[in-house]
Amino acid sequence: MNPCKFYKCLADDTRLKSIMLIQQADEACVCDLMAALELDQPKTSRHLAELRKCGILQDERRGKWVYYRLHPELPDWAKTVINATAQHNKDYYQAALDKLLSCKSSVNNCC
Amino acid sequence: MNPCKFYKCLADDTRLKSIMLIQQADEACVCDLMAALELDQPKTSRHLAELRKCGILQDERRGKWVYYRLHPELPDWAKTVINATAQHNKDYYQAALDKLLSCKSSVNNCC
DNA sequence: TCAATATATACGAAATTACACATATGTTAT
DNA sequence: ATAACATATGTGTAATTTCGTATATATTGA
Repeated sequence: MNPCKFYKCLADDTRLKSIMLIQQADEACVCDLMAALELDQPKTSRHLAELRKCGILQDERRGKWVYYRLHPELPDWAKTVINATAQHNKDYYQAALDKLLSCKSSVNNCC
Repeated sequence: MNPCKFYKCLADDTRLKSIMLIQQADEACVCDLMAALELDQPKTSRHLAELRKCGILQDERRGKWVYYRLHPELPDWAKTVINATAQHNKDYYQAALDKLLSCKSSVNNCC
């Protein structure tokens, strides 16, 4: 994991917030993130694909849905960076996280 | 310090390596960094100015030279991020750091 | 098989960022 | 005041990134 490439991945609001939400929620599907971040589908999917291709996220299809989580083989320093960012910048993503969690806990399972 | 803006600053080889070198060497002047990174003067200066303007670096003129160091009021999480990156990615900047340190310890004071 | 839903990607346009080159500013010593 | 050196910045151009729209792929259930 080249550090400059890693930071290029974090250097975008959509991607950084997606990472923050996934780190806090453990996992999220594309439609959850679309709703939480109020983004259209291609934009959400494209940014998640970029994070997957560079090794930050791992995807797993379950039925119609694709769930993303932090890649388990992410180097420790990168996990440390993501953790520190999430712990000390809640203002940056709290509103979106609230939406995400209420969506996940609602009666209708997903989306 | 908005985390996305912070990561935009780190998302460039010149800037990220400059930060790594300054973190390791405590401080460095523009000409030290030019030599260590083998960059031309305007490019080096412009990237350092960007890091100064966003609050990551602090500059201090001493005679003809301008020395840069990590900004003392950088939030702790940002310092943690920079530390973790530097500690676990020595390959990324070690060659440049060797040049920087040999330059700083040479008889001719600077540049 | 077909319709509905979720996700991914192709492609050209728009926006942003990085760069090279020239020049300006600030400092020191003569 | 002038020359020499270190650093900063203005400007147009090139490269990169992001985006919107349309379309493709994958899964499920009727």
